[in-house]
Amino acid sequence: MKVRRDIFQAIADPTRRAILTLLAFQALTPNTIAEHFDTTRQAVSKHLKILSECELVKYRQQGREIIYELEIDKMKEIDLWLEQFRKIWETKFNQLDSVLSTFRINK
Amino acid sequence: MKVRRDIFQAIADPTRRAILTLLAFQALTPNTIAEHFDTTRQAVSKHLKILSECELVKYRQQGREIIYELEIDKMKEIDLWLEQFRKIWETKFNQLDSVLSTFRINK
DNA sequence: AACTTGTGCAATCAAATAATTGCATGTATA
DNA sequence: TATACATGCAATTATTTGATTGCACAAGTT
Repeated sequence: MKVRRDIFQAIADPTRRAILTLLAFQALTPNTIAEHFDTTRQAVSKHLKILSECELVKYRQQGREIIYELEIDKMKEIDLWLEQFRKIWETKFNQLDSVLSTFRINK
Repeated sequence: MKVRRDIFQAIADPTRRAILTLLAFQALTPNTIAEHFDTTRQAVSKHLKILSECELVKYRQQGREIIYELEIDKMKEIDLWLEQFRKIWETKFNQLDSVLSTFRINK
């Protein structure tokens, strides 16, 4: 839990990915989140810390509770990284597509 | 380098992400890949092993060289995971869109 | 056959990670 | 004000990770 603080590093952990999925449905408190996992509240708290350091989640105090919610914009950065590969698979798909249509023509 | 062998874990490492980007342009041998990094050939070799265990790359022997190439299909799994969040940010965008058009109507 | 080249694998080590336990703090409620 | 609840932070520990060094081996070259 030191210097990395990188989105890709953040989503590498399956628990953190599950937390993000949970928060995609609704904003929740650390305690409620922890109930969904077979681990201690403190462990979840650490995951939340990492996620908020990466700005994948944000939180607001509400009385004595803290509500965590997804910060969807940061997710787009992963999408952005994928873009370079998406180009390739779309090209491949188009190539396959033209092969298929040629096939049809020859039939 | 044990049991995990998970795509998200694989792309967590910056060197591995860079290798994937390199391979997006062309298939390369381990030695050529290593030249691009400030690290030993063996370290790169380990990264390649992890990447191929995850099926993010594949390789073929060519004489005494081994050619590694991107296995683009596996990348789509990351895209698939992002799907659940993409839905959200597209909704938000649409909401913004309707706010903007209302604004225009009222002007 | 001897040598060079390209590569993987094993052992080792430092650093990072994830989880636990215990403690501290702030906010409500009796 | 005393108590209970929600949460974060620190210290500790086991596991995992990433890198290095050295060795083995197979495929070409001389």
